[in-house]
Formats: sequence, structure tokens, C-alpha cells
Amino acid sequence: MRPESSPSGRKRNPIIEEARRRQIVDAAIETVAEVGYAQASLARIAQRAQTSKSVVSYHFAGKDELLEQVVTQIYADSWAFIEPRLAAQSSAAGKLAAYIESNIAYMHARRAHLLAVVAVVGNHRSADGRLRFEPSADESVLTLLGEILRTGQRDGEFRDFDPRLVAVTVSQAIIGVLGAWVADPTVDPTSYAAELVTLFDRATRSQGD
Amino acid sequence: MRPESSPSGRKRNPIIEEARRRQIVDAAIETVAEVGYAQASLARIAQRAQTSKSVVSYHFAGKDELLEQVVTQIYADSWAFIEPRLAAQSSAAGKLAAYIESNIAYMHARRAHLLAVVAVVGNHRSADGRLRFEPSADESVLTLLGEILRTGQRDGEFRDFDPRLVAVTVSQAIIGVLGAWVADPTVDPTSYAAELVTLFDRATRSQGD
Amino acid sequence: MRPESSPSGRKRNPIIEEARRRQIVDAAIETVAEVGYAQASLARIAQRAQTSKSVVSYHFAGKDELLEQVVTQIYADSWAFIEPRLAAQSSAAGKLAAYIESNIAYMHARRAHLLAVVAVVGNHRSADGRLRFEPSADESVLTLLGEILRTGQRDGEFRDFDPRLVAVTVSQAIIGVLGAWVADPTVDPTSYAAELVTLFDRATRSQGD
Amino acid sequence: MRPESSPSGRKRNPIIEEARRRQIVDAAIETVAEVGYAQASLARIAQRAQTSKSVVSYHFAGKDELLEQVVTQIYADSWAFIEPRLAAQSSAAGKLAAYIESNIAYMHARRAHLLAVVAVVGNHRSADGRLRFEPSADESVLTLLGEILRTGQRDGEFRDFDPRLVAVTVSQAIIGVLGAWVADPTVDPTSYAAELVTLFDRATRSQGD
DNA sequence: AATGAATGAGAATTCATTCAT
DNA sequence: GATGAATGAATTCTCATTCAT
Repeated sequence: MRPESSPSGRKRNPIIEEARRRQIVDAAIETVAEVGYAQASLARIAQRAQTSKSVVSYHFAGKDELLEQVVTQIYADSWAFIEPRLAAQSSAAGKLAAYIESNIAYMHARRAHLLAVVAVVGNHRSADGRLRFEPSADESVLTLLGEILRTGQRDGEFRDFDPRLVAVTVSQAIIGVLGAWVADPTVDPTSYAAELVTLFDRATRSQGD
Repeated sequence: MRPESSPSGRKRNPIIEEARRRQIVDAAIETVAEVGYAQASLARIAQRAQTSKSVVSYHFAGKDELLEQVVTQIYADSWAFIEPRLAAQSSAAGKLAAYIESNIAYMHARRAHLLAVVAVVGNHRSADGRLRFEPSADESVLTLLGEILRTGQRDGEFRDFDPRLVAVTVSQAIIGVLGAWVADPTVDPTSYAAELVTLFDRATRSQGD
Repeated sequence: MRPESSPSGRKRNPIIEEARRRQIVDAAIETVAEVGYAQASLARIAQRAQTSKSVVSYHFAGKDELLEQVVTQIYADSWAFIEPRLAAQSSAAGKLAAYIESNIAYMHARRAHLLAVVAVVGNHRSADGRLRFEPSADESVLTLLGEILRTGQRDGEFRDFDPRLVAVTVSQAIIGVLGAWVADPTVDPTSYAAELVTLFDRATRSQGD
Repeated sequence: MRPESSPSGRKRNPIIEEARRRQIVDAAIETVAEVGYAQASLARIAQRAQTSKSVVSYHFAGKDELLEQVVTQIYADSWAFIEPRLAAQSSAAGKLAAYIESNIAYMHARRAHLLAVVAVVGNHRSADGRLRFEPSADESVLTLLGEILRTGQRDGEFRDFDPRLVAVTVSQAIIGVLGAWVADPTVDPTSYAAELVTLFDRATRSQGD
């Protein structure tokens, strides 16, 4: 439950404290990316962070909190990258394209982040045995995509389809492209992203366009 | 999801031996589906198979071989279901639709198989730390889809696109639909499958059609 | 949870199994007696039993079950010693004296048992933080003593007093004598037991006697 | 429960220093009372004292010194309560009754103190593994009781018995009454104390009385 | 063919203590 | 005088595997 239980507020020395936490979270990301979820022990994470298990335990309530931070941090980072690129587009089709391309671009530059989120989100469970995070694509992402798609339909940009299905499909397609690149580094995610944009453009735009 | 034969595995008393192995593999599938890859210990699997750990160890060289059998068996089963449905179609578009629909239909009827393959394929690693199976969509599936798509392009059914990208996207879309259903059982995979067929039809067919 | 989870009944090889469990319980008794409850780790117990921690974990579901066995076994052993001595007496006063003397005699011959029960009963707690056993003197003992005392009152052997208070006092007096002996080995529990019998005889017998 | 003065403990800034120490000792008492000796960690004690572990470590040489203070302080407090009540009695029988009643009255009003002393005295050990305090009833108490009893015997108030045995028995009886109350709060320690006085009166007074 | 017993490695976590500031 | 950060030892427990029978 966080270092000590100081009577007053939350953090005590935000400067050092937060730096250390970040360093450990980064080590956790790299470790999970490299050896996978099941093999990512606190010992290994600590080793990569160049500390001992107890330091990790000091800064995080437990493995659970650490792994949650991994996901939370990656979600926040990626959203900070994607959001302005979305905002720069006015049409629904433009936003959809920006979403696909910025997502792929972000992860293309951060291979470990990609592997870590996928691994943690797909495996991390609470004590009751249920997955702690939404499987594969998180709910808020689907909501966001759903809104873009629905807006496009209302404005006549897109044809009639089930927005949730297409949202799921877009999400998975992005992961697919990234997965193909991870499995075979000669794959170019950028050009695949462009192909994906074309593909979904055809799949979604209304007849007349 | 994978065209290949099931065999391998040296036998001792083919008759009883194989029954026992099957029973244990089934228990492994259910266990992984229920508690996830990381929590699926031999003890838990043995418990569900109503035996003891040593029996499991006796019939399989180790946990590795057992989990490989899990994937191998599910690939074989699903291929036995899908293959005839593919063969019944003559056009590339028909084959593509049959692929999508039969894949989803198979897993729709076998939730545990779906969860188990995804979990094992995404997590199981050899001693050197590399994934034992191709991540998310295995190579032979992509090869098969790729051939269908290329044939369709050659025959003018499909427009010009990167067959590998579309193969990856189709594969992932199927997983996406199934994932949506697992997360929310009110989702109807059959109608989603139909939507997916439409979506990819639009995305792939050549201009004039 | 016991070794494995064989499909059939409880124990598998009662002969070896039970011997090993007994050996470990004995080691636990000696360890707790020697180093106290808080310092009695599974490692230390295993060491004294000339095995490894994992053997202990194999035969007992956990430290909890082991320590419960410690208490259960000592209660059973001591009762087997005391019961016939109680039965040999017909009067309530005789039974009371026999109870005091046989209790002290039993523990006098088994110093480690005495120290272990006291330590475990006074310290062992369940996850919710409550003591697992009745504190200091267990309920069934008080019930038994209470019945003897009440019988004596009904038959006119004993004066009028609160049977529960006297039961508690007798119980504690026995522990006191044994504690005095443990702290100072020159104390003779046998003669103290005799003194105690006299003391409670005077304290309980009805006026006229 | 123990005639002795509280002092010791080197001071730095007597005024604030001593207040802080007292506060921490109180927190230790409550913690031990609530969770037991083995679970009373410095972290938990600090938490209840609304500070951090390092503050505790700063004010006390270590956990050992803190727990010793717990016992010392309770002994001093209880003696301050009991002593005047003893002094008010002139006869040995009166002093014995006053001892029993004031002891029970003190602890009746301070449940946490009772639980804490019993727990610490029965468990706390020095590095060599020996109990730091005399087990269950400490020596000075027995000496005091012994003197009362011997005086009573010399003056003809009490019959002939081993004063040490009776001292031990009285001590344990008091703990027994308090233990019964702790286990079952409906028990009334005051009336049990009165019963105890009667019981020991009968058990100790000389024949003719 | 089958299995109960054993085992050592490694898991997460808690602990009392120290130290630089 | 006070404390946040760090740390290494030790805790219980689970694991996959091996072996004698």
C-alpha cells in the first residue's frame, strides 16, 4: 500500500519517489516484453531495474499494483500520443484513419510497450480468477471508436453497419499488423497501416462516395 | 484454425493409452480456459482429470508436451470442421466467407477450446524464452488465407491489396468477434460473422462488382 | 488438501503416510517447545524432522494444519492418559483429585508437549485474527470439570460455588504448577499436585465434612 | 502486577521525548492486544501510533526495547493501582483478598493491558532463545504474595501449606478469571473475584476459624 | 502400467533495521 | 530531532519433476 503510511497526505518526496516508481515500471515493461507474463517474476523485474525485490515491494503494494501501473502507464502514454492526432481531423473517416495510423506508429516506436500490454491485459487476473482488464481491446477504446463510427454514419460518411463490430475489427486489425511486425521485423507497420486505412475506408464508406 | 494432422506421440498400449491422453488433454483445455495459462498447474489439471500429477507426468513427457498437445488437438479438430466447408465453395469470395463463418461457428460451440488456444499460443514458451507457437494467428492459417486471397485476385474477384495484410486482418477479426462474445455473452457470433463477411466483401472485391 | 487429490478416499498408504506425519508433528512439538511459537518456522521444524520444507508442505496443507495437528494430537494423547484414571474414581472429590494429579503427571513426563500446547493455543490465529483454539484452557476441559463439580454439589460432597469459576481455577492452577516446574526444575510437580488436591479439597468440600 | 518503579530509558528532550515514547508504547499495547504477539510488527504498531516505522526505531533501540517498555509500563501502572489497596489492609487475609480484587479490577478496566502483558511475557525472547520475562507470573509478584501468606501463617491466620504453591495458584486463578472474561464478555470479573476470595479463604484459613 | 512420496528451485511478501539527509 | 528510502534475510507456499515400488 505504498511506502509507509505517513499520517499526512499521499506521496512524501514526489521527486525521488516518482522517478523510482517509473524506473521500476519501465523495468517491468521490458521484463514482461522479453520473457512473457508467466515468467516475469518480481526477482527478474528487480534485477533489470538494478535493485532488489524488496525495493520493488517498498514502492508498490505488490505485483498486482505494479502490473496495473504497467497497463495504466502505457494506456496514458499512448493516449497522449494519439489524442492530438485524432483532434487534428474533422471528418469521421479522417479520425478513423488517424486512429489506425497513430496507434500503429506509437507501438512501432515502442515494441516493449506493445508486448507488455498485450501480455498483461491478456493474463493478469484478480484473486477471484477473473481478468483484471478488458480482454484484448479495452472498453474505452471501443467506446471511442464506436462514437467516431456512429458520427460518421449520422453524417452520411459511412454506410450502415454495426458500429461495435467494426470497432472490434479495427482494434484487432491494428493488433494484427503489430503482431505481424513483431513476428517478422521485415514487415513495415507504416505501409501496413496505410493499407489498413484503405481497407477500412472501402469497408465502411457509404455507397455513393 | 490450422490445417495439419494430429498424430505424433509414441504409444505403449494404443487402446487405453490414447483414451487416457485424450482425457488429460481435455482436462488441460478446460483448466487453461478457466484459470488462464499462468495458473494452470499440473496439479490443477490432474485434479480436473480426476487423477494425480504423477499420472499426467507418466503419460506426457512434461508440461510442455501436454500443452503442445492441447494446441495440436484443437488445431486438428477445428481443421476437420472447417475443411469440408471450405471445399464446398468454388469462388474465392465464397471460400473467404466460409472460412470466417466456419471458424466462428466452431469456436462458438467450443468456448473452452477458444480460450485455451489463445492462452497457450500467446504464452507458451520454450526454454530459450521464445514463443513455441506463432503468436495470435499461426503461419499455416495465413498461408491458406493468403492463397485464397491471391487466387481471388488472379481471377479478378478481388481488388489489388497485400494478401498477407488482409489475411492477418481477417484472422484477427475472427478472434475479435469471438473475444467480444466471450467478454459479453449476449453478443451473437453468428450475426457478427455475417457482418464480417459483408465487411470483408466490400473491403476486398474489385471495383466494378 | 492432503498429499495429492486421489480420486478415491482419504489416505493412500496409511502405514508410511501416518508415520511421516507423526514424525513431523513431533518435530513441530519439539521446535515450538524450544524456540517458541513466533520463531517456529517451517524451515526449523523441517530441519528438526531431518527433512526439507517441501516434505512438510507435502504432508500438511500448510502451517495451520500442522499446528492444529500439534494441539489435536496432544489433547488426544493426554486424554488417553487421563480418562482411565478419572474412570477409576467413583466420588466427585476422587475424580477431581485424579484430574489434577493425572494432568500434572502426564505433562511432567512430557515437558515439550506442555510448552507446545500452551504456546500454540495461546498464539495460533486464523486469517481473521481470532485465536483458533480456546484461550489457555479449552472448553471441553471446562465442561468436563464443570460436570464433576456439579455432580459433587448434587451429591452433597461439595459446597455451593460457581462451578465454572472453580473449573477455570483448577485448570489454571494445574498450569501454574507446571509453569513453576518449567521455570524452576527443582520444583517437584508431584508433591505440588498433592498440595493442590488438598487446597481444592478444602476450597470445595461442604461444611459438615 | 509487579512492584517496581518505571524509570530507566535515557532521555534527550525529556518533555516531548517522553510523550512520544508513551504514545508509541500505548500503540504497541493496543496492537499486541488486538493481533497477538507474533503479528505485532513495527509497521502495524507505527500505523496505529499514526507514525512511520523509522520514528519508532528512532525512539527505541529496537523492537526488543519497545516490548520491554510495554511490560515495564503495565507492571508499574498496575502496581500503582494495587499498592494503596494492599496497604489499606492490616490482616494477611485482608491483603490477600485486596490483592485478588484489585488485580482483577485493574485489568477489568484495561482489557488491552491484560492481553498485551500476557502475550509479551509469554512470548518475548532474547537472542539466545530464552524468555525475557518470567513465564506467566513474575517472580516479584510471587515474592510479594509469598510474604503475605507467610505472615498469615506466622500470625495463625492461615493453615500450614507451601506458600509458593499457593502464591502460584492465586496468581494463576486471577489470570483464569480474566481469561474467562476475555473469552466470554458476559462473565462478570467482579463477582468472580468475590468468589475467588471465598475460595482461597476456605483453602487457606486455619482449621478452627 | 501406474502412483505415492519426495524434493529442490523459485515464487511473493513481510520484516526489523540502517542510513543519508 | 525526525524520516523517507533502501535493504537483505527470512517467511510460507506452489511448482514440475523424479524415483522406488
